[in-house]
Amino acid sequence: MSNLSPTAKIILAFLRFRPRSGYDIKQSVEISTQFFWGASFGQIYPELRRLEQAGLLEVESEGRRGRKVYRLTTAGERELDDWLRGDSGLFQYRDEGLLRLFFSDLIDPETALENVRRMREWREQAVAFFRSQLEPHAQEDADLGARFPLRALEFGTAWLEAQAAWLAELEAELEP
Amino acid sequence: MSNLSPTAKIILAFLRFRPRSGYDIKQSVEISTQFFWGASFGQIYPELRRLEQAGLLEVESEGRRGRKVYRLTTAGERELDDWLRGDSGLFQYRDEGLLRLFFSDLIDPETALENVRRMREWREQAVAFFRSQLEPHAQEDADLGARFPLRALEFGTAWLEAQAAWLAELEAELEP
DNA sequence: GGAGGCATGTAACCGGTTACATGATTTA
DNA sequence: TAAATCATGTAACCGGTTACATGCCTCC
Repeated sequence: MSNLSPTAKIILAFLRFRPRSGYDIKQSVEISTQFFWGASFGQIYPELRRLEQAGLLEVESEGRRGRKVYRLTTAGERELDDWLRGDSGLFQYRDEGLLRLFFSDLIDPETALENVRRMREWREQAVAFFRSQLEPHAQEDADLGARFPLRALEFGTAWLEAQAAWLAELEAELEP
Repeated sequence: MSNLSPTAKIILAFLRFRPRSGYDIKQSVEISTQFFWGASFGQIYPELRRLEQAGLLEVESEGRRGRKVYRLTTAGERELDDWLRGDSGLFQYRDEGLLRLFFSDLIDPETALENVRRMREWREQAVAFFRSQLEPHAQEDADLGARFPLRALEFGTAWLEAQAAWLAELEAELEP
């Protein structure tokens, strides 16, 4: 039964929409899921070979510059479907700013405030990046009938804004 | 200059409040930072030895059952302070439910809705866990004068609640 | 005396980033 | 023709979890 690696999941899913090369997959990740599900070349290329070996992918065509375009096999589609219908829910969150906040009783109030300010600014910048860089692509998908990428993006902006708002309140509280 | 490993940061910081054994540190992590900064025995014990070797820690006492209680040295305090005043801000977020949401155009609406429902429920359970299991300890810290652990916890509950609320809205939109 | 919690520690493995290596093709 | 971009791939290393091994101490 489907025991796909994290990178395999995103590879199969992106290929389901249309055939892609490893390079294409990396780009797709970067303009969409990077924030909550990344994938580097060091993961993608070996994984593509493994998935091909396992019969879940096949090479559709080999183009110039060594470009290899992969597509799903029937077995690959089945595996993807199993995962999409599954209930595995890996959730990881690591936040160094928050760790510093947690220990801010150990430092002077000004430094603590500075940290909170940086946390808020980082979130505001992320939201701005989402809107300017990611939203156009998500909107394009939506126009083509795939609405969930835009929803996922809205989820991301909504909670980062919620974090930013909370941090702004804390700033006000901490200000001298 | 301070180039502490992720686990070193949390070890030094917890030791700053009071000396602890590796076992103690693990417990402290579990009732407080686990959600955004975990540490397993497999990380803690080797790291304690490395930090001792590097002169940032020293063994305060060896008790029964092989218990070794560590405390910070002056050098350790300095390193901790450097980190607390620094601006490094590692931020990692991985969310398999969100990935499935992103690709939900590939599945039937009922399955997609089921996934959203699970995402919301998971967050509600996490918030309930925070309130019942973590808040008492954070409140205790606050009573002893350390207010930031409670603030960090409130930050966590606030944004998980924001996510849950957003997901509830999406559920309403997706319901047939 | 047995169960359960205390306590340290190691080994195997996994997943990830980064840097490096290589070279083809396009564009200025 | 030089620079930028396309494109694949490997190696080194890091950080993390999990499972395992060991044994003491306390309490019932």
